[in-house]
Amino acid sequence: MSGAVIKYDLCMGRWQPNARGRLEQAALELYGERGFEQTTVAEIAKRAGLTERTFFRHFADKREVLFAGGVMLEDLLVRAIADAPDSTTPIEATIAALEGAGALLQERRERSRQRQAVIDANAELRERELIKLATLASALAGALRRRGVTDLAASLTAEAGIAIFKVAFERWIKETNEKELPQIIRESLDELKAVTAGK
Amino acid sequence: MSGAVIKYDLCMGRWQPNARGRLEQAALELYGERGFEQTTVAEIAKRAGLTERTFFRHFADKREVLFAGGVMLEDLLVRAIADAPDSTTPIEATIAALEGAGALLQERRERSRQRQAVIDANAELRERELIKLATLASALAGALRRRGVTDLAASLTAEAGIAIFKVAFERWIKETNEKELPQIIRESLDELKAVTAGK
DNA sequence: TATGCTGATGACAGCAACTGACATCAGTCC
DNA sequence: GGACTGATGTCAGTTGCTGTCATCAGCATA
Repeated sequence: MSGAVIKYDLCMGRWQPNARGRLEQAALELYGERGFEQTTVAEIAKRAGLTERTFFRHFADKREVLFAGGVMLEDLLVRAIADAPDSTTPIEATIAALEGAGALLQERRERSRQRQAVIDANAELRERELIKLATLASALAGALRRRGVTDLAASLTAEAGIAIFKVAFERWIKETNEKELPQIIRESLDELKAVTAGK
Repeated sequence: MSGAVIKYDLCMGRWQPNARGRLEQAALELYGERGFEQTTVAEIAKRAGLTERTFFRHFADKREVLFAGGVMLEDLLVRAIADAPDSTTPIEATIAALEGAGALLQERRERSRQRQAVIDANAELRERELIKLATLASALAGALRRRGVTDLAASLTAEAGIAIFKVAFERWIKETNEKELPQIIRESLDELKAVTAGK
């Protein structure tokens, strides 16, 4: 489990490659082993064979190391919405994009569980997760506006989409059966439709 | 305003009353004057005539001083949902509760604007605001479940309600005309209904 | 080959957020 | 009057985070 401190290897350049990835790995391990607050940045850096100062060159703060990967997801969603056929309704384009992202996550179910367990165990990490989701909602709304959707409708559709994703993701993580994330997302949309229709 | 440090007054007990309120006031002023990050806790405490250590006895961290009042709002909303007639649908009970809260905020429009300007100017404060809203959503979902609403429907209704509130509040803060918050909330619900219906 | 630039890292000092431990002392209860 | 309580002060310490300067492999270019 890579508790070992990595040292220079004279054969390959001045430094070990992928410093950023090593920091991410070390942080996820340590946060999982002893908790977020009980882990110091110095310890993460040491396990990655680097110094504390270098950690903060790669990540803005101690939390960000768990969320830096989210940029890819945002790109994916925005592109999916942009590429949807013109005839697609805003809510349908949004949900289709989320189903696509859900399919990706479906392939890394165990890692998602591990990461989410770390996040759920700490209030500061939950805060960071929420702002990432809010940023995502903003990006989705922007993508919708670029399709000609009005401001209000774009914001509400994006927020509703994120709400659906949150609820669906939580159920997916919690459930023991093997229902797949994209399917849960679709079911959640149907439920939201029923609920807003006044039921 | 009130840059003066408050001193003991031999006529009235050992300490000035309402230490907590003085800290809240001093913090809002300083955050507004020079920004959240540029304000130290020691400065807030000094303006309130107290010490840094005492600040942390009243508030868990430097941000919480802006959000401690939110507990009242949560109580109000939960009670409103609990007290709604049995025949009221979940979404209607939720929106009615939010309209009630909106009416309260309507009376302090300027203070709301001031507070929101401080929050919007800082990412850490936005994080804290989001987790407060998420907590509120949880509380709403709980209140709905106690009315016999199923888990999934309760979560989605609560999340949708909060999404509506976020969007409506933002428009209310931003707009120069005098449209009232409860009305904007109602309009936003109608828009969400249109959007989820597939439009 | 020499020279200089760049980019990732280390080393170190320092600030400010937050915590734990103990002291102080007005008011209150018995 | 003596014990107790509760809000506050004081002080030392940990840790997240930043600024600054030094180091040095690799690369380009003369």
